[in-house]
Amino acid sequence: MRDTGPALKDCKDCPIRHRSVCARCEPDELERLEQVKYYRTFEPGQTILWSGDRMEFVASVISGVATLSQTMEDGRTQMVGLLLPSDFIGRPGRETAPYDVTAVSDVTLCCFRRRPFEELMVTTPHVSQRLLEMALDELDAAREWMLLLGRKTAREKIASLIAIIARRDTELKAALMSDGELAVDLPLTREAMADYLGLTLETVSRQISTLKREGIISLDGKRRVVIPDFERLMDETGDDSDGGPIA
Amino acid sequence: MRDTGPALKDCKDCPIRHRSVCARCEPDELERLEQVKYYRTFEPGQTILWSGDRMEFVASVISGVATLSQTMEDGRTQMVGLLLPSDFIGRPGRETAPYDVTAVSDVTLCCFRRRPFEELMVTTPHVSQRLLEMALDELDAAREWMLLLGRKTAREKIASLIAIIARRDTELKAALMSDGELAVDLPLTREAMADYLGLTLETVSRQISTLKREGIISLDGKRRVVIPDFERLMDETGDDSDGGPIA
DNA sequence: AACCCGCCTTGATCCTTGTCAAAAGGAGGC
DNA sequence: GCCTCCTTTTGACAAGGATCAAGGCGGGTT
Repeated sequence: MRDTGPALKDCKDCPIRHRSVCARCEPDELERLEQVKYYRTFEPGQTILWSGDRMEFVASVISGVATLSQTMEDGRTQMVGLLLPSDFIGRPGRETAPYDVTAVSDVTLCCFRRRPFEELMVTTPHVSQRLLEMALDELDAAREWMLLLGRKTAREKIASLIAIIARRDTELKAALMSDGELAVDLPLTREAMADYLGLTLETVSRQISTLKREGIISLDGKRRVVIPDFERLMDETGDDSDGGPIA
Repeated sequence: MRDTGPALKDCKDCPIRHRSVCARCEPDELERLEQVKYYRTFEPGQTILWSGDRMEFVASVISGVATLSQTMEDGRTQMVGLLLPSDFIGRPGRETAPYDVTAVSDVTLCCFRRRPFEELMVTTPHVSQRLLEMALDELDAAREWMLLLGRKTAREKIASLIAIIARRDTELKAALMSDGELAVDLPLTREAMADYLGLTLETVSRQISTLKREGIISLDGKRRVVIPDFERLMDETGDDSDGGPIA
């Protein structure tokens, strides 16, 4: 077990306080949550939950990136969720995990023991309200993802993934570089990207190379992508041009 | 406008009373809902909502089948939701529809004017509780669907679709025929199946023909599928064998 | 520095599925 | 009954992505 890093005891100082399940909580509700919470950390590659495991807790991602994925008997795997800070893990009322949850980077979770959390939900309407919002947002994201998986070309898939991460990134920290250039860290390996996109890792690699060759992106190391012209990248995603600005 | 069919005025007689958003409602909550509800019917092929439309109502599907779908600029379309009786349309707090909603068969909706429904949600916890459950169920379904879209072969996709519909069908009415044979009505055209599965309609047709040729299914007309051995169909879906029984 | 291991890139080839085209089956209207 | 329109089936061919197979790069260790 690692150090949990900077002291994270107090919900008031929590970096995801205003975006997580507890975002709508009143001070007294927060206090009750605080009594059943504890922190856990995971290293890159470590499995947080195996599909079928009994779930002892639900949790919020505080920092790092984790994935939700499904694996078929013959080993084909599909990522079905990408968990970033403030995202929620687990479903109240569910005994066993339906998917594998894996840490991609160093991950810190704010865990709540499941039983107390469930009981608490009945009396703290602001938690279930926020959970409903988050579930509906995730459902929208899942439906976008379905369009990507079912109908987009490999090239469009890659462009979409980079755009999605760029957008999620800029929502928090401004990742803007000088003169409107945008730099994004891909938190995923080529293989994880392939699992996200329903492709093979070779195809991912080839498409990234092609986009690079055409000057739509450039690479700074293997994982850092520089986007000179975001509009131009968007043109390659297959999405409507009015798909919302980056900032 | 058509006749709404048999009198559906009273929530107590509603065929989806125990599965829809209002499933958990107490008599007094039901009464308040009843005051803002009205019925609407749609014919096969008719559009219930266009993506981008202002949404005046949210609704429960009472009877019939509708689809949620997304279309790209060049016409590629992906179905992202299949709405059966008791399913909910709309999202509280959302102004405009994010997807096209289309009636596949004759559809009857129980609509609630959006504003009153939203206000009502604050005071009727059993509605938002149920909505959360339903959203989380849909999210699970969406994630299964993502595995299908991203990783399954055309053959597995077809077998999965038939299995899904068979399972959903048998949940309500027993569609069992003599000696354990199972007969299912596919409520979708080949094109709609293709949009569901991320395939072309030609591939759908070919795979159905192949499954028929191999005796895994047989057709009774174009739309009715007879499944002599459900286990054998399941073997073709690529899912774990312990994926739950049909009944 | 040399080595190793994991991750990534690139090439050659194959195969599944998409595309284009034509014709067959079915339902409804005249 | 026959015609028309729509859905479905089937065929021939093309192409996008998968598969199989080498190598290359980079970071960490000894």
